[in-house]
Amino acid sequence: MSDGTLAHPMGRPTLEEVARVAGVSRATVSRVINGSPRVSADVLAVVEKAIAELDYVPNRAARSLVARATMSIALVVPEDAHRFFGDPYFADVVQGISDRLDDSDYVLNLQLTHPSSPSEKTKRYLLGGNVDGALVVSHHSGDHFLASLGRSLPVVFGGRPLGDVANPGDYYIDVDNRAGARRGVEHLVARGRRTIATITGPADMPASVDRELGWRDALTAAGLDAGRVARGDFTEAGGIRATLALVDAHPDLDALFVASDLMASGALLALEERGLRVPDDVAIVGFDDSPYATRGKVGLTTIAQPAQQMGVVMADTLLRLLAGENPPHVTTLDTHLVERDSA
Amino acid sequence: MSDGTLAHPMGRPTLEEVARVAGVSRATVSRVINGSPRVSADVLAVVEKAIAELDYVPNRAARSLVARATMSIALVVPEDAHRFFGDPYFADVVQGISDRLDDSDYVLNLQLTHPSSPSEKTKRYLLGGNVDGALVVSHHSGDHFLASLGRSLPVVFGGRPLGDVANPGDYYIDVDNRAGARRGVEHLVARGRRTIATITGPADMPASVDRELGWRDALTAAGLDAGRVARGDFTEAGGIRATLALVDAHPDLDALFVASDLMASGALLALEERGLRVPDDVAIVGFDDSPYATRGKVGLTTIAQPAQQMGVVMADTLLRLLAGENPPHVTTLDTHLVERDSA
DNA sequence: GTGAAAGCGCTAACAG
DNA sequence: CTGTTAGCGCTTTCAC
Repeated sequence: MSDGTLAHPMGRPTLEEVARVAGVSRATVSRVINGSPRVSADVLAVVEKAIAELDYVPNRAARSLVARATMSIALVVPEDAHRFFGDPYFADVVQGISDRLDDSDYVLNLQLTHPSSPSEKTKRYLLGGNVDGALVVSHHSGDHFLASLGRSLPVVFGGRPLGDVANPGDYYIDVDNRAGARRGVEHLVARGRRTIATITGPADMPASVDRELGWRDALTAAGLDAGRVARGDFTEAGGIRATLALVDAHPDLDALFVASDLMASGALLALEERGLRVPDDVAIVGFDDSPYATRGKVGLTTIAQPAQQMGVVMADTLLRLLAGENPPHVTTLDTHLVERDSA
Repeated sequence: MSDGTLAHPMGRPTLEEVARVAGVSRATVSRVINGSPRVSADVLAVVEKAIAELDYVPNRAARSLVARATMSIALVVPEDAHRFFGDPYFADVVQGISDRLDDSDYVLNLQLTHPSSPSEKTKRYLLGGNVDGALVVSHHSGDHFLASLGRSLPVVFGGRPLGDVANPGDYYIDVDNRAGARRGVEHLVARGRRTIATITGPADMPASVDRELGWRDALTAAGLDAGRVARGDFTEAGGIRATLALVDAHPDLDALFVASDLMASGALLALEERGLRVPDDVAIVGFDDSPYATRGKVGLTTIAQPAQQMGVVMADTLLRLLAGENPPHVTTLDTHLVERDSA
């Protein structure tokens, strides 16, 4: 045995030892552990004392075996690690998930997988009864395996799946992107802006589509032209490119609704490059209320989405599912406007 | 039963069923699963066929119970989620860990904990025999619980613990920050720079200390003055502040060695603010080779650290520890210079 | 080479 | 209220 091995000198105490020390049967100890009401006050005290003395912790494996539940849930991230971890939005979502799970007996298994198709190992893991449920967080939604995962396992998705891969029985938590976008554009309109363009995200992401729709809603309602659109890719560089294209094609532009703060941050750079002042010449409203919103010289007015709450609700929904309850299939979270300098 | 419950129609096949289908005993099936050589070729074939037919996957809990191993390891992140996930460096480390673990039978349990002191739940979890080992990734290192965790559980740290909390028996993987910093400054010297200041990270992080030391090494070796130091905090805003202070106090400055790309990115902004050109007036070398290095208008010359490899080696070291081997207590990874425009 | 039997630590009827 | 009795699904001596 190597010196690196750090085995517990006498092994971990078992329920049986607790029972012996407390002078009761194992069943009684089990009842105490599981908070059964069928235990007399004095016996309860004795058992709890024994548990504390021995520093007893129930063995998860043994428990799982008999309970036929693994007490663990998978956090599936079908996304490039850089892309995922680099996004403050996801950071909050994960934090929310973790927070909610902290109040439960479940643990989180991190499954980083390739966006287009999870590895065989991950598939077997997910389908092989190694987790009781799964949480899928990603902007993507084209994957077949994951899309149909909900048929074999309780799954909650973060963000609405795209129309063609969504299954009727799916559970997902979404942000009201359309209403949020609309709210942002309404703010621009209220500020007196009349020539409002938008920079969208990729066309294959529901969030992009919905935000563009919201932009259009507000413009139509205000009787304004909704013809100025540039497609971005949710990156800063993309925001720069799109903004340049937009201002060059439409010199009369007086406002920009940008589908993400990161892209908006690029827009700020591009506008400066062209010598346009924000918000004087061009007002900007972003989306996310990410750290990027306050990173530049001019604070970004933006639509905040409750990323952490998204995580909490995702976890909560899955937990309810696992508890045999009937949570809503779709939960839509509200956004709100955060006013800063850019609009 | 709610409609949300997605139980497998007939339950998951057990080893016993495989045995029945294959017409052998459970012991034999077990041997096949575990790759025992004491199985005849024909029996092996029959059993494998049965396994494939039934799509059998061994039950982890049952296995863990008898093996007295959980086959799972904790990824402890004693860091604010934003701070952690927002750092591309960590993203790579996690990717590396995940990659390495994909080739093993272990799964990763994500444990997000408060930087200063893990929750009771996390402590119990870690100490309660729920994982076979732990990987601790963080810039911080002042926590007592984590620092001593290695005494109760096989643990591998990412980054050298600070002197006063490091235990002799600890295992950790580190980057040769000092040599890397020195290399960066040498590059500046070779480029003809003579008045080279540095922006450091927080004084309580080993990486900061080492990088400052490396900066000093190079300057001393070149016979240059190592008196211009500004303390940063590894944030962009901190980089801006430090740079402003530096250029105002030392107008003769012709180069900056900045302890992180994020801070260097702030330096770029600050220099522009002061009307100083990069690299003409002031050359800059950063550290990390993170996405920030290529985000701005001028590409950042920087010291690349092998973040992903760090993760791989961390996982690998822990795996070896768990296998009863004797991996090195300290592994130091090399850095290399990446030349771009800033120096 | 293969099977029979025992048991890992825990929970869940079933009695009392 | 509490103890007794069976296993959960798997690995592992120990015989054959």
